[in-house]
Amino acid sequence: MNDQRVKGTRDFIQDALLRENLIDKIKESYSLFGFKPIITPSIEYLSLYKNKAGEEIENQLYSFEDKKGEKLVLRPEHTLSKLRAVNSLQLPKPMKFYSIGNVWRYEDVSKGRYREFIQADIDTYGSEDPFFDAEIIQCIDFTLRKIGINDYTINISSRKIWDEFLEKVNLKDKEKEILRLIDKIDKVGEENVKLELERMNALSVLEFLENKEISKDLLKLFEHLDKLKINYVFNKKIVRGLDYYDSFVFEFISNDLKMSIAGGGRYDSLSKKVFGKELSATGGSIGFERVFELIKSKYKEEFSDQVCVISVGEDKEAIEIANELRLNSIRTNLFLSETNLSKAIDYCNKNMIRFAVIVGRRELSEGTVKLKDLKESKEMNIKKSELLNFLLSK
RNA sequence: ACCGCGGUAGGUUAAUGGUAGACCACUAGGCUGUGGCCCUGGGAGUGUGGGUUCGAUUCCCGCCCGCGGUCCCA
Repeated sequence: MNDQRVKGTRDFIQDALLRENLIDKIKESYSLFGFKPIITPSIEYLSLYKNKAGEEIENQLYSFEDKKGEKLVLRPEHTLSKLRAVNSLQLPKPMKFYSIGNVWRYEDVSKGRYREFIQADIDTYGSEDPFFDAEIIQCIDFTLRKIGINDYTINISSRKIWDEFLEKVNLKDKEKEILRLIDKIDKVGEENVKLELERMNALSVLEFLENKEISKDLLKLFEHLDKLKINYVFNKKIVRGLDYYDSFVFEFISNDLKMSIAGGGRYDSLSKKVFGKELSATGGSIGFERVFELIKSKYKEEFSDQVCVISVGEDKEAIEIANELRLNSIRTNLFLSETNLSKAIDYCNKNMIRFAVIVGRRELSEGTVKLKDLKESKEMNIKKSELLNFLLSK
């Protein structure tokens, strides 16, 4: 009864190492582009999000009152926390930060959608130069390739195109609704969307979709992407659900999942709207959970480089050897003589530990220990003094 | 949020309105000299609360969790 997990949360045991490795790789890759870590609180005032998105937003947040009666939320994203933190900084522009951590949303749960999940963002603040927009895309492209994902299409569009168009045809007041429909075209089919648009008296939207003319803000971005040798497609149907984007937007769509695995865009007016201070910003994030699922299906457990020292009646010596290995950063397990040898070796097998070092009288009398390589199914006697260097070289 | 389906040890599953059983895994010993073994034991389960019943894991209802779909998705 008390052993049930909260809806939409998960325990990671078998997958924990793989997740940690993935996070490390993403951080490393973001760092290679000059992004620095920023860590912001997991809890924020509810009003922060209400200012940004209105009263209804509370339904989608994990909100609660603290003991003082203060209305708080578990952060549903990193964007606003980062923006607040960065707003007051006096650092050389542009300021480039990454953040990887848990976020929470009180939403319906289904396959691939959880209430607690990881978001991995990069953002560049304080510059309107489209080069930095291109850099965001380049960095995400680089990172995905680095973690072994390369079967996707980069789709790019701009909210400005739609703003200008809808202004021109007097549909600005229905912008939210229209963009939502555009976003759904590939999912529900053009016919269904057409019916809806007809009802709204907005059929001109479909004609506009056909028109491939590129706006000025995108032209500059595309030039940079070409220089960086990034492949992309211009796709007006990409609008992103978020209303805070106000310029270019992008999505990386996985070719086999047919789903978005990364996305982002420019949001120059958000800071002014929420904090009353001008700060241009552009950013993107990798959908960690989807990427994780993609990686996981390819992943096979292999022998780790761990070592297991097994004593056969020579505990004192075995302890010394194990400690020496640990001091040299070799990950080492230790079994003393109470565990019989075949069980200790079985343990190594089941835990994919590659090397077993058997410390017994026979070997010690010759100044050696026995080294078993469980992966290669080989064993050899090796001088105690050479053991460390041998293992370090593996 | 709504509709549909489901839930038996850690995992896979069997059975029944009347004693919940198996395999894998775990654990102890056999076992102080060698591999995904072997032998003998052991712990551990009907998601949860209520109802019907002499008796419910089985039938009924609420809730929880999961899966699929619709809505939504910063």
